[in-house]
Amino acid sequence: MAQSCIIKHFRDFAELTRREIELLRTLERDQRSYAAGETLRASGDPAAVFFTLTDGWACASRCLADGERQVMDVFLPGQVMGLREIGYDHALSDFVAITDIQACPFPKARLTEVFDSAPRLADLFMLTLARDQSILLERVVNLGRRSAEERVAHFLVEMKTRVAPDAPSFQLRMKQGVIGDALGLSAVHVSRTLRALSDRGLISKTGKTVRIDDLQALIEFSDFNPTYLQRNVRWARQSAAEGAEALAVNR
Amino acid sequence: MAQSCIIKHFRDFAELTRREIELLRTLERDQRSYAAGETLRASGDPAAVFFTLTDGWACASRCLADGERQVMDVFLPGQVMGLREIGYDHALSDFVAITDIQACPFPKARLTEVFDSAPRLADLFMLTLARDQSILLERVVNLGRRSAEERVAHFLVEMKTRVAPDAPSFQLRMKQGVIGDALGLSAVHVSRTLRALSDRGLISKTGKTVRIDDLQALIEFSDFNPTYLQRNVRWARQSAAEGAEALAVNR
DNA sequence: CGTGGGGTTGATTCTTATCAATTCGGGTGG
DNA sequence: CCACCCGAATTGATAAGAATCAACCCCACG
Repeated sequence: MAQSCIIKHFRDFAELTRREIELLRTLERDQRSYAAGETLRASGDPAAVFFTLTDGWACASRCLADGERQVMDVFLPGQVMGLREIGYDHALSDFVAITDIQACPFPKARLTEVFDSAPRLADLFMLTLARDQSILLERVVNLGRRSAEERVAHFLVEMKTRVAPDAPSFQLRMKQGVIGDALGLSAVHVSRTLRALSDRGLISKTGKTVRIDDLQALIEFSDFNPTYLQRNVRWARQSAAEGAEALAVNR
Repeated sequence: MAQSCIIKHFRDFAELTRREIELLRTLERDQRSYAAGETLRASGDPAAVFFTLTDGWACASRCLADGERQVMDVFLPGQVMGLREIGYDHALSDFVAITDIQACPFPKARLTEVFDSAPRLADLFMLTLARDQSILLERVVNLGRRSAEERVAHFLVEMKTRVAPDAPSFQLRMKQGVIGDALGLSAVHVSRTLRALSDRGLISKTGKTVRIDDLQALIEFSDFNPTYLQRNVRWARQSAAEGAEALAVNR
């Protein structure tokens, strides 16, 4: 099941033909384990491979000269890590395992092969790139113009939506220091802010599981716009392919 | 000359064949003028078109409930605005003219046609998307983990690199309020910070033209990594096309 | 039982926002 | 050519928000 991760993720964008599924599978052949905290690839390293994340949480981050760290992305299973470096020879960010993870490195060249055999998959990768960018965009707004409390609230709603869209609570599998690095806050202040949110009755927290007590209020408070995470994002060009390759597979 | 804008931009990524150039030209047919401050398209509007910017500066921004504004991108001539919304029906951000501009709206469908007639252009668009994402990434680091002075310094180096890579000074064609909105600072503090930088002897400023007095120091101070803006970013797949379509055009 | 890492809490400091007043500069009309 | 006007930039004073420093708690683990 871990093997089908990326496929499940891509189905958010379009139905896949049997052939496309086969091709995507080839990206997940070489599965490896990394321990929490381990760096898969550091910024500046040759960027010759991408990674498919099949289990656990990871992130993209950058360390600054003064030792500060900024987390740019939190990756969940099914996401491809490194796509944005497709045009660069060297990595622009570190990839670090947040929890223990399983990830599958695959060479850039393999992606090229895949694109050549199934051009529509190139479109789908483009869509994921666009979606990742939209998430990043939201992060920019978050960092630039929201208070600590709004930031944390927004982050919680985003994570809840991505991890457990239909459940009232979810596991936030990361240390508060990492949350701080993602939100541009100190670990201490993240702690305070979480408490403030729970004092307001918006969330409650036991260990790593966070319960959203009042989702609507949290959404309004953090000015969260659900659009940018919407699933089944689509694009005209898929229709062309749908006609041709008969074998559309349903979920 | 304004007509060749997007083409000049794409040549950063690869040589173009005559046919590809023709196709790109079709994206710049419908040129229009917008006055400084005008909104080309507001967030939430149907995202049925992209825009090619042929003259002047524009930006992507979002207004928050409390009236604050965050600028996510500054667009220069040659850039395509809206690519990241390719998978969405509605715009995620406002497009606003910073100066008086010339821009060419073109329907999403046209892009699809272009991709169908010249698949390699799809790859190039993917590359620009990846590059835009890298710029955005840098913005995240900027907002999350740098002081006001570092942010402004970083912004100045980025703009100088994009606008006038080889000259010592350049025109910063935007109000300080807009700079603040891009950097998550108040307009007042931008003013103070610019003064601080010039007190340090790193820059000097007369009207809208900024002179970088000590580029190296500014780069170090702001922890600027030139890689992410590198030109001639390339990707394996272009080589395939180079062989086939004989007519590569040189600059 | 100790040990150590993460989380919490309090006190203080620093950075940046906000508010308010003043200056600057470019464009307009007399 | 000058007086005026307006928006933008600057400067100062004050306040709010978050970082930092330091102590302590909690709990999982040996």
